This record gives sequence, structure tokens and C-alpha cells, in this order.
Amino acid sequence: MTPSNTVVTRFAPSPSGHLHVGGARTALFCWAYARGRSGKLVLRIEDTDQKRSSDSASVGFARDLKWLGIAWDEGPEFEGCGGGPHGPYFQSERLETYQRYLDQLIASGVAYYAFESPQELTAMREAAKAQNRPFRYTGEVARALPPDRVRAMLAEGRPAVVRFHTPPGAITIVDEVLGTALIPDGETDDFVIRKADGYPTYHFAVVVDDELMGVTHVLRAQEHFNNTAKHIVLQDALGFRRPTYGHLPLIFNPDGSKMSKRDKDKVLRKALVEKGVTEPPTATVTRQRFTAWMADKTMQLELEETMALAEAYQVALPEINVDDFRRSGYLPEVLCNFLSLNGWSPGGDLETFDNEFLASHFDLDRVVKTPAKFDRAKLLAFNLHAIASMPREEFVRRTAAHGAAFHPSFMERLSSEQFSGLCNASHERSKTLDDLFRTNTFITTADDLLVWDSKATRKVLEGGSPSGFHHLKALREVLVTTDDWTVAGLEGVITPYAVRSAEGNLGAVAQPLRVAVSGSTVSPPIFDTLAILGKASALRRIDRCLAHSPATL
RNA sequence: GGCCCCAUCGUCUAGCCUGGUCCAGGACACCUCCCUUUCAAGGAGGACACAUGGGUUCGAAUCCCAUUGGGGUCACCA
Repeated sequence: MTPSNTVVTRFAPSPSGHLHVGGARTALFCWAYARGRSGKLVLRIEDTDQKRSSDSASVGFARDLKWLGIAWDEGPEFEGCGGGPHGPYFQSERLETYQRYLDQLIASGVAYYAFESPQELTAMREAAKAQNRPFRYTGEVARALPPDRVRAMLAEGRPAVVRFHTPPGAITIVDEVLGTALIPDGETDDFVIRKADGYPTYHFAVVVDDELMGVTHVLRAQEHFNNTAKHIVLQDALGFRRPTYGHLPLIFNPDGSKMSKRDKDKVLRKALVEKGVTEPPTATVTRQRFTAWMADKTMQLELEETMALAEAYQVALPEINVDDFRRSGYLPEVLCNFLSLNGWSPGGDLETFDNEFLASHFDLDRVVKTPAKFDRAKLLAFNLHAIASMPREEFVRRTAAHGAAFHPSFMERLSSEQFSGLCNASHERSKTLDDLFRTNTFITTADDLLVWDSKATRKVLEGGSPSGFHHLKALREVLVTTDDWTVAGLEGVITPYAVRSAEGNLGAVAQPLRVAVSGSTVSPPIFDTLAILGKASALRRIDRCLAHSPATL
């Protein structure tokens, strides 16, 4: 059993999508707060919305939390995490528990059945709005219903919700981040605590579960701040203790908009319009769906469809979910580090730290009150520094794991020697674990499929005096006779050539070579590039390049 | 619109509680130069903020008030 003085925090997502960075930050702070105080973190799945919950989502949450290094002590069981005496940890499996407390409230007369339909309520709201006054459900009509009439209506099977009768009086919220706030009398109306489908609402389930699971500290996003008043009156009515509250500042897009999955649709649609795409590639989405989506800016595709289209047209989608960041090659420890800097700081100039440091230093009094805009450029810089400072072996290992997960065909086409050569050449210029795969596709392109059709490549080959082609042709003869096809060996013949024939200007000979073997002006250092490709492949590419525009020689 | 909350460089923030050491510190981004076989990285510089107006005080980024601006919330969603 958990000792009564133990700190217990909880992360309680609703499984309606993927774990996004805001949720991850909340989870991280909950974890850090508990861990730094030898407490416990409870993971609870708030799946009381039958329409929006999906089973796969909660598994996704578990995996994402694990990847971030956030371990929960109690909750759904997943790879060594979870379990515990307060289960089940899915709210949809706790319905009897909620009913028990609900009966208690009804019996004591502070909760009552209400029979207005959603349509009626909408009409009431609109009427209030038309008169320019706020709508508050006070339930005079419903509460005036005689008990036997209520029983009769229920017996008839009339759809009904249960509402909580909020007692009069102002409500004081004490928050460890925002301070004390006074919610005036009448602001909190008689809210629904059980829906017509028999499920509890968020407010009711949260209050019951936090009590039963021994939660001492509720750390959640600031959007829940006003809900706290509802939770407090419920706690009082049920005789529960009040946990300590800390409301965390929200995280937004750089432009101030809310981060949402819609952002992906937005970016993708814009990119496709710019590319003039009018037909979906096969095996992505149906044509009707595609056309409808292109025309309707509010329409959202399924995540899989969005990804498939982005993949097909090489559109980089904004990362929103934790999984997006993993896919993009960010390190989990960096994401955590950066995320914790959005809304908290250890003070002073320190910015780089790990989760253990966070756990031992995190406190609510250093949580800022202002919302943060998520700066991907800074995240990227953090990631770059973390990658640069990791040992080479670790870089190779983690890059290989990333490749196996997200670029299997790339990995298959490279021998382990080629791959480690590529890692050596790419480590210091990698901002993410994904960079190497995205920027070196020329390696896995077949020798006879390489093209040199850009303005830049033409300029490199045709320009200069003597021209790039001239150097390339001369270099070809040098390379044919080179047997030591290694970084050092290649440098040993190419640098002397540059000294001999290009006034020591290595760039004048490296660029034509680079273009010839990679098809572009950007690649890893030229000696590495040649070494990775191997002699046969490199020479084939050079020969094909020379054969392409002999006229300019 | 009602209610609640907030307000330091473009961004994340330090400093604010316990006024003077702050003509405000760090990081990312930006600009310039250097280095350089491309791209990065790296090195050296630079520009950039206390929202406004009133108080209080010998003295305010720091305390108070107002204004303005921003955010949240007003669901049988969480």
C-alpha cells in the first residue's frame, strides 16, 4: 500500500489520438515531480468518450512514454511498467465504481436527473447568446420534478443525464503555479456528471479516480484551470481531500496557433497545390477523397493517408506527435530536455540536462505562467549538439537502429562497411538521426539511374577553366589506376592532382567529382563519398557523366 | 461577450517573492567576418527586450493601480 505521505502524480490522457508534445511535457513533469520526491506516477487512460476512444491509441501512448524514458509506477501494464493495486486504470472499466459514488450523490440530493435533450440545451444556449448573457444551467425545472415523476420518466426509458447541483458561493482555487483565484458565485453551473450513455463525464471520473488512486498532486495543462472549480465542489460533496494543483502553461506553434494534427493537412495541401498535383499517387488515397480534401480546407485525412501522400511527394510534415519527432530522428533525451525548457527552467544559465537532473530539480515554483511557442529550430540545435557530442560507436548504433525502423530498404542496400563509412562521414554534420538517410539517397540509387540535370550541377561541370569536365576526365585516368580505394588512399592521389593541375585548389576538382558520383553539389566529404561508393561504382558513374555531355569538352 | 489567468530580446527564458550589484544575463534564430573540397559544423564579433500610463520610494524590470495586449474557459470532449 502507498504510504499516506507519498507524493502521487498522474498522467491521464484521453486515447483519442497520438501523444503530442504538450502531453509529453505534462507527462514528463508529472514523472519528474514524483520521481524527485520518491513518489509514484500513475498512468490512467481517460476513455469515457465512447465516440473518440480507440484501443490502439493507449498502446501508442505507452510506447511513446517509454521511448521518452518516462516510466509509470501504476497503470496499464506495458514492458515492465504499470500494474498496481488501484486498477483498473482504464476508466471505461471502472463504471461500477463511478455508479457507486453517483448513487451516493443522488441519495444525498446533491445530484439529480435532467431530461433536456442536447438539442434543447443548444437552443437554450443560443437564446442566452442572443440576449447577450452567459448561459448557466441552474436546473430549476429539473430539480422541481417530483421524485416519482423522475422515476416514471426513467422507467419509460427517457434519456437522462445526471447533473451535480453546485452549491452557492464563490470557489477558491489554490494553484501552485498560478497562485490563488476566486471563481465568483454562479460561474460554475450544474454540470453533467453522468452522460446519457451511462458513462461518467471527465469531471466526475477524474475526481473519483484521483481520490481512489491516492493522487496527491494534479499537474495538468492550464486549459483545465477553470475545471478545477467543478472538481473542488465535487470533492467537497463526496468528502474527498483536495489534491495540490499545478496548472502548466500551454505550448503553441510559433505563430501562436494551437498545435494540432490539422497542421499536417495544412502543410501538405499547400505543398501539393504548389507542386500542381491534381491526382493522388496509387496506393495512397482514392481520387474522390483526394479531390474533396484538396478542395476543403477543413477536411482531415487519416494520419496514414497524410503520411503516404507526404512520402510520395517528399513533403516534410511538421512534427506534432512524439512519434513524429522519433521518425524525424530526434533523440528522446533531447526532446525531454527541450520540452522541459518550455514552461520551466532550472534557473541561471543552465540549459542542457537529462531527465535525472530534471527529476531532482523540478519544482512547481519554477514553472512559468506564460504560454510557450514551440521553437523547432532550437530543438534542432539541441539535437545537433547532442549528436555531435556522442561517441562514434553510439552514433553508428543509434543511426542503425533508426535506419532499421524507418529506412529498411536503404539499410539493405548498404554493406556494413559502407554504412559505417557513411556514419563516419556524416556524424559531425548530422542534426538528426534521419539526416544521413535523407541526404544520401544517391548512394542507393543505381549507377545507371543517376541524373545531372540541375543548373548547379551543369555549372560545376561546364564552368571553370579548365572546366569541371576537363578535370573529371583527367581524374578518371588517375582513379582507374588507384588500388588503395580508401579515404586516405584517395586523398593521396586526388590532392596531388589538385596541386598539379588546379593550383592546389581542391574545390575545383572535388566539386566535379562530387557532381559526377552523386548527381548533386552536396554530399559527404569527397574522399568519403568515393570510398563509400567503391571503385567500380564510382568509376561507372564518372564514365556515365562524361558520356553525357562530351560536347562541352 | 461573462469569468479566470498572464505580460522581459523574433523565440525559450534568467532576474521579480526578499526594490539599488541590471544602461537587464544565457540559449536558439538573425547579421558580419574567419576557417573551409560541397553541405554542415566550428571560431570571433554584432544587432535585439523590461507593453503603456500613473503612483509608492532617495531609488522600480522588480511593489500598487489603470489601460492595452495575449491566453484559457464557458459541451452529454477530455
